[in-house]
Amino acid sequence: MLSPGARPATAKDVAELAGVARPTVSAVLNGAKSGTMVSEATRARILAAAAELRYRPNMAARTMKSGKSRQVGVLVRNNSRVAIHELGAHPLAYEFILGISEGLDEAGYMMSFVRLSDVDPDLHRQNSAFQGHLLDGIIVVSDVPAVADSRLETLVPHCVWLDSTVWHETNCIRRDEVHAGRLATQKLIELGYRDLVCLKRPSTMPQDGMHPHYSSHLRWQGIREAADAAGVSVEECCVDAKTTDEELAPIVSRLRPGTGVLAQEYYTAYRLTRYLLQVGKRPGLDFALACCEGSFTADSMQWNELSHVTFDRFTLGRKAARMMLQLLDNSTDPASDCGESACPSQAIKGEWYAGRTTRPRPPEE
Amino acid sequence: MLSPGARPATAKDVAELAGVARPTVSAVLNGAKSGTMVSEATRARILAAAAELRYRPNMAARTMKSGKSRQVGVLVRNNSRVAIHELGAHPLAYEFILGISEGLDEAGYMMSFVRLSDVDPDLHRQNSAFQGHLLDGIIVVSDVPAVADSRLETLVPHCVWLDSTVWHETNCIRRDEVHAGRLATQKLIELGYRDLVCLKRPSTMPQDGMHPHYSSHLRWQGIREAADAAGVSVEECCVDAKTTDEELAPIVSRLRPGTGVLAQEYYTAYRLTRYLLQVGKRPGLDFALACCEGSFTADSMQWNELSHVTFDRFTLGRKAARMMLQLLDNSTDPASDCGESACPSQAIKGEWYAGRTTRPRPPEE
DNA sequence: CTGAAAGCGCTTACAG
DNA sequence: CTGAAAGCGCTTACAG
Repeated sequence: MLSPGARPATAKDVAELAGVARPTVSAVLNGAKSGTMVSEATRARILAAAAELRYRPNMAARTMKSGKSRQVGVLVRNNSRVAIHELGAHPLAYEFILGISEGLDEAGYMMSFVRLSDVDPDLHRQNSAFQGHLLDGIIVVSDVPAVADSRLETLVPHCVWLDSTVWHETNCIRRDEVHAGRLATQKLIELGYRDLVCLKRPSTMPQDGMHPHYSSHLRWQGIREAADAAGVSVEECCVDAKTTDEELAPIVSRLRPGTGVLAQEYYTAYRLTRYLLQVGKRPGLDFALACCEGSFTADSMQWNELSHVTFDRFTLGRKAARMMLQLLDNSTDPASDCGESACPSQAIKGEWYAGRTTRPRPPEE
Repeated sequence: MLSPGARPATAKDVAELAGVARPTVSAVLNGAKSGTMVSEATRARILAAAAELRYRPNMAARTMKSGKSRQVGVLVRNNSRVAIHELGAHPLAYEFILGISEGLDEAGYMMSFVRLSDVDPDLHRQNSAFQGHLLDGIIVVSDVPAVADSRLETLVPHCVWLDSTVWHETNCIRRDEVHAGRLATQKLIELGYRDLVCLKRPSTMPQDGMHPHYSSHLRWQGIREAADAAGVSVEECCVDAKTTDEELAPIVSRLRPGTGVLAQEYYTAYRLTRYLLQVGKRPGLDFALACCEGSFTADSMQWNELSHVTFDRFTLGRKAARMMLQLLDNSTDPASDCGESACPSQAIKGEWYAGRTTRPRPPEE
């Protein structure tokens, strides 16, 4: 609670205490270069008054005047809890969000969290964020229902897509998934593995009006490219979160010390490992295991033994924030004001993290 | 981009199109009960005009008028990446946040994300959210540097603490950690385990001006209570994320089928399990393993075999949101307006999730 | 039932 | 160098 009866101080209060007019306060507090227009003495008096009254300018008023809220939204799928689990979009999104937050923070922007319901993707009705002209821009994280994409641009001045199936020439940032698949495969091959097994999700079918997720397809493409280039074939197995122990048994029993397993998704590697715990088979010793993805959370906290291609989602989030900031700058710039602001899209390459699940292939016995 | 040259429609535009005065538009659009004051015909004309112009009221103006932004902040520690890993506060916070978001959404509130730097916990300077009088309230998630606690209440009208070391009579929500420790221990004892090992963090020391985390202490208290009540002793072992395989080896080799292991923290159980993978020892078969915590993310996505006490952070987040909404309602209510609004604090009990790592104790051989 | 007026706090020209 | 005025878009009394 604020101290009783304490109405927050306004610019008017500051002006009166300092014995000047309101606009002078504005001039001083809004970074007018010192030395111009306002005398040093007045300047000092105003600063002192503002400090004494703990003056904080009212953002709402400022927003109304300028038409800019200095607030950017982050749009994530409405995490009805079922969807979270099934799509695995969950803790990973947070990595992006933290990066975005940091990027925006540095420029003095606030970040609002906007959820989009799968059930009723009517942005207009659903969310006060869109109703209020309150967002200078929005960053779409991962996938939202396809319906939303088209509408978004009519509701908010600027959009950036991060890690989304939406892929335009401009304003998009995503991981380079083909490269990820290729990289993981090359590493296994370099280590001497020529018996490759790829664990992929069962063919992704569009759900709930979502685009099918692109990553699986692209990773597989990269895997194929690398394998073909080395003249190695890859066996495909379907594994996802719902795969039962019984279904895993034949796959696991087929693994030998010369086998290199490529898990396309992180949770696939997890699913496999949980089963390994039951049967006492050791990744890295009894076979090699490489994964095409992995967030830094998982790396450090949970499973830093797993060899994988790592994408720094935090950094990706920061890049998205910087892209948004640039769009906002451009549109302020009177030169290019005619709604034409855009940044070229970026595909970010992952890096190889050599854990303990990929040792050089042991010699044949 | 909005359609070229399209300035968003204002209430004035709507009034002109409908042929009425501005205030009439306000009256109709702000839920004045139909039938009163404004004729049905006028009413219909205004609604039609608003729809045609895609009118969305300007939140900034509304905020300025009312002094209420209908925006609530969520304060999380500034996740400098090192801190994330070490404290493990990371993906779990997101669960809370999602719950908070849902709770606020239902009442038409927006949620802003506010990060607090460990390095410079000067809320005032640091964050535009605090500068702008833009937040009707703030929900502090988990722990923030102690310095911040005291200042917070001078910067924002209402605070709620969620899962924090801050614990007042009012406006706090946290897990009942004593109960969690007791519950996990009771379950192991019920299953016949009387050789108990507790894996706890090395004695928590305050870092970076943080309060020492309360959960470890309280869980241990609950464990002791349950063990004492059953006349069983508990051996303590220190394990955290940094514990090496060499340090784990003696602990693990001591485990027998009659041993019940209590992991106080989730990542402790993980750390242990990663080592088990290397040596082929199976939790649930070669010994019993129970954990005092576990979020639903982890449960469903990653390791649903682990027996543990589960706290639904999503629901806790919703409760925090509801508490905040109630504070806001109270302070609108003219009757109790004098800054006195408060809700009684709540300690939420977790539930037992019986996974596959706690089977009935096998008979002695 | 409807309209003219004042004001929320700020900033941006424009006069002195 | 400083002050009086107008206006951002909305709402809330208060007259008609």
